[in-house]
Amino acid sequence: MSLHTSACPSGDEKVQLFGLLLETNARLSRSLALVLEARCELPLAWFEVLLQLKKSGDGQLKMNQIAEAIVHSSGGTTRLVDRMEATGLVVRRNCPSDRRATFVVMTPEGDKRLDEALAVHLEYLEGHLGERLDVGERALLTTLLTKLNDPS
Amino acid sequence: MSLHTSACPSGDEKVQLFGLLLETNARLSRSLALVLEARCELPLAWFEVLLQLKKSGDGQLKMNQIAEAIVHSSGGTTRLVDRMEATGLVVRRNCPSDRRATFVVMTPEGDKRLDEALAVHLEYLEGHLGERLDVGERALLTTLLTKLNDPS
DNA sequence: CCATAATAGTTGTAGATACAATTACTTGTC
DNA sequence: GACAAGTAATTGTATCTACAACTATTATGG
Repeated sequence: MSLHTSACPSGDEKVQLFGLLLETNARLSRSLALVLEARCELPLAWFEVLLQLKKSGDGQLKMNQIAEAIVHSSGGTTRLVDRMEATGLVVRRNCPSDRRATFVVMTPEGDKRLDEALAVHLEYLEGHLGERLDVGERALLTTLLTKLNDPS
Repeated sequence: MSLHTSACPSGDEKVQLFGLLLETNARLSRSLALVLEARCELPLAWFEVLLQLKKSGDGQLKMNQIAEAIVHSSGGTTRLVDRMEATGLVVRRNCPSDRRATFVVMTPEGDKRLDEALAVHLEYLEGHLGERLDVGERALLTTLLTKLNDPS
């Protein structure tokens, strides 16, 4: 059996796994995006940015740090932050030590919207992660994904 | 410590896991897309379609089956298949039993291109999956992702 | 049967992202 | 200090995707 499946590349175990990862991610992020958009009028990408800012401790990150964290291109991040700034969720601030760099800072409004969105997100995760995987399985998944994501 | 982190929603274990899934997927699919584009001139989405057709046994699927499998919208799939048909990798065929439906069928050229791409894909996976996770870990990850992806 | 609802696919329109080129600034080296 | 190389961010252009509206066909209910 293992000899037979390895003869057909499209049935290869790694190919299947990769496809599964793609599919899982697409379904989950799509349904979360719908929920978030419907209940908080917040695009998923905006939520990701706000979350990164929150996690950063002092609530500010440079453009390139955001781009890296949410895996967007540099130019894409510029436009994304443009829109968020126009809506008042973040503001740009000059970096005193490096005049090429710009800080993105969360506004009180952004913080408020993040809190609302987090409540919705947690509820969503309870239904979609909590029901399907128990604590041990989630920890295991975290370990495996970390390994997969780690170096380059 | 656990009391403290649970007090901050953005540090919640499930939130972290979800973020990790998003990030892992984005990084992997992005780097694969680059490799596939560079070495096969084949967009990742085209590769996914061809792979689904291959896996389907008789090499043909209806539009809505493709849309479901690769998690695209109906309209998006129409345009995607348009481009692939224009390049000669697939053709549309009428469904005899339901005149609303259309079959998408892989051409010999499409089959050839898929084989080339699969070789590149396997090599990529060897480097990015094989090196980071052993067989047992991959099997485990498959199980967990399947649970996560399963129902709705 | 006819009317209504449901399904498959396509198309119009708008929004978002990537890539490459550009500007501005910083760092390293001679 | 000056020039080359590297880095941070922005902008132009093209492409791709989604959403909603539409056509065509099939299924259902009276």
